[in-house]
Amino acid sequence: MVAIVDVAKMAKVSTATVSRVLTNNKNVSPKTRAKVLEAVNQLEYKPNRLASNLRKMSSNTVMAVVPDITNPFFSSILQGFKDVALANGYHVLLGDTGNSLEQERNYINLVKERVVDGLILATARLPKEEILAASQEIPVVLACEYIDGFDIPTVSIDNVSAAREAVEYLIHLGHRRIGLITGPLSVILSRDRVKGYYQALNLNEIQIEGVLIQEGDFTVHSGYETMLKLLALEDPPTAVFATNDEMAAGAIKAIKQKGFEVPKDISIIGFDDIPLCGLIEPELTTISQPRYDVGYQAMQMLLNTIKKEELIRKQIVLPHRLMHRNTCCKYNPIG
Amino acid sequence: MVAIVDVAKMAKVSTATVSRVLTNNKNVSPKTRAKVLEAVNQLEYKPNRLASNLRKMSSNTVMAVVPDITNPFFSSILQGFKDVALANGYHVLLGDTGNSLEQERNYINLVKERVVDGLILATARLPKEEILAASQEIPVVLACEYIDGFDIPTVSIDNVSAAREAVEYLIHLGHRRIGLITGPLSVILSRDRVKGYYQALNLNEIQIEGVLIQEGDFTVHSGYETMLKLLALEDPPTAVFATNDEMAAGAIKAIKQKGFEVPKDISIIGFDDIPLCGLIEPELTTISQPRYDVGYQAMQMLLNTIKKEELIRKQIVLPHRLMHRNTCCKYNPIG
DNA sequence: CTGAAAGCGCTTACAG
DNA sequence: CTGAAAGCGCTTACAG
Repeated sequence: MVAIVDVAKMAKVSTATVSRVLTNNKNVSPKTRAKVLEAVNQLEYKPNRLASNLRKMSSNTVMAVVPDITNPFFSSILQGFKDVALANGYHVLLGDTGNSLEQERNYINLVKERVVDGLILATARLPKEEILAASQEIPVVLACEYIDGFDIPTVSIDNVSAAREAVEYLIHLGHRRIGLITGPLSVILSRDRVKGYYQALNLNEIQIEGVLIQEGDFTVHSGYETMLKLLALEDPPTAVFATNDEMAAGAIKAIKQKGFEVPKDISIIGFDDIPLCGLIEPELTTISQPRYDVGYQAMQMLLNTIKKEELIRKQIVLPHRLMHRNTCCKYNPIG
Repeated sequence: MVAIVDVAKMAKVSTATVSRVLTNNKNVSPKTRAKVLEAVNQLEYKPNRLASNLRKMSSNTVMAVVPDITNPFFSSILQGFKDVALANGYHVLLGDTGNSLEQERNYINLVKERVVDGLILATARLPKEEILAASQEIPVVLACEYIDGFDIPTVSIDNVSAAREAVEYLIHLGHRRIGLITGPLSVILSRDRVKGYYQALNLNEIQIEGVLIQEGDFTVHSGYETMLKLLALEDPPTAVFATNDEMAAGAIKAIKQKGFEVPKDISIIGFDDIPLCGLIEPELTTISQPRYDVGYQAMQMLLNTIKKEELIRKQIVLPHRLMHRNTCCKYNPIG
């Protein structure tokens, strides 16, 4: 292994000077710089990051914690993370928690060992206190999630409004019995979407019925199962809002299997706008959320915080959009 | 920041002893160990990985290079990587190349800076020489891909046989005009699947027709576009083998849009068996490949190589399986 | 079983 | 603009 001393010797300068050239420190004469670069090329010298990391007390690495990278929603966010990190010379460690609290905790604890300079949480199910504690040790940014009452930088959409919009759309189509298939209520973003559902019904003076509200876990299968339950009701809903696209796809499967048609018999609206939406039949009407941008801006914020730059805004809310496709239609009382 | 010297002082031992306790070195008396552990707890000491990395000349990190994590096929492989790495105390750096050769090269060059201890390539489009060069500096394992004529450890399925099987299945259903929608021919695994297609036709004495072979790029859209081309032929195929599921989904979309039915008019078979297969209509018949296992075993191999353990087998071929669903049926000459 | 000491390969205040 | 020197916080041969 060729080290910085070898370069220094060959170029007949000190290691300090070699280091200055390589870190683009301005205080080097063009002549010396050329000599050093020549030696670097000759020896094919690559600085040892392990050493510079220790010296700078920084790993040049951030960790992205997601609940499941197999989920296209999160893999897009990750891509946003990655592009920004790469452009800034940072690496990203993959922190897939597999929806496990324990693993989430393990990842967060890495901050104490200095294996990462910062943390992006696209899942934050641990108690507030633990996350807050981490954020006091190193920069933390939340993506999609947020924590009530704390000042941790956050990038997300307005889940309450987005959900309300989805449900009001169904109401405007004439539906009054509207089912809700929600994600795990342990996740704040699920609770927000339920809130939006409540708001829409209240605004339109529709009675809220507990039996129309089913909790899934964001998987296709849970959408399928909960939809079967809704269909088994004496008076089933004529429209259903599923708080992510996978559950919506599962719901559609259940509806078809029971011999009903979407949207003729039951309208469905999803959430996220993953690529799947355009591939199932009928194509899924949904709320589109700027996944990649959420990741992109969250990483931007994190790197700014790491570089100790003042953040202009600590909370960023990105726009969502209703994507009209083919799973919603007017309520038809004849049915 | 509390460092190892603080612990040493409190426990009234040397830093060497503290280090021995924390690295589970056997040569410490139970009494000393207890004293040290007590101090560690008291001070909430966490070792600084940056320092131990430098000392051990190891980052405890491996890099996983994939062409696109947004692709469910690769995100599953990544999950296999991650589970094994985590279980062995390693971290995994995300290396998404976005299908770019340049980015692939950038990631591979990280080995020279010691930011990672090993490399798993789930995409290897660079010239053999560059990959071989990397593998001479640190452990490299190929997942899915392989490199002809070199002895780099590899985990994959037998793509030639799998493709041959897919096409022979269509032939046994009576099809003789069989289209092929292949992935980029710059990728060895695409070429292997084409080889399997050739073998199946040759074995059954069916003439190979260039016009039935279309090159896509593994995206839904390319499947859609190439299928339109096949449909525009004077004598279109009665069955099509798409070398991944996304392209198959795109092909089905094109077929339906042109007013034909799958499988009545045209049979389709895909490759990979991603979750999408069960969600489109009709459900996609495909070749299932053990994605997670490929990742799992590849990481196992990599870590063994890093630990300098002798590998029993350097090339692992995992089984594939034909998944019967609803997109293939008997050739119907009247149809 | 334990400690004193060297050293991993950088970077950065400090002095000139 | 450049160099000598210290030091980041560990781990590990070496000696006892």
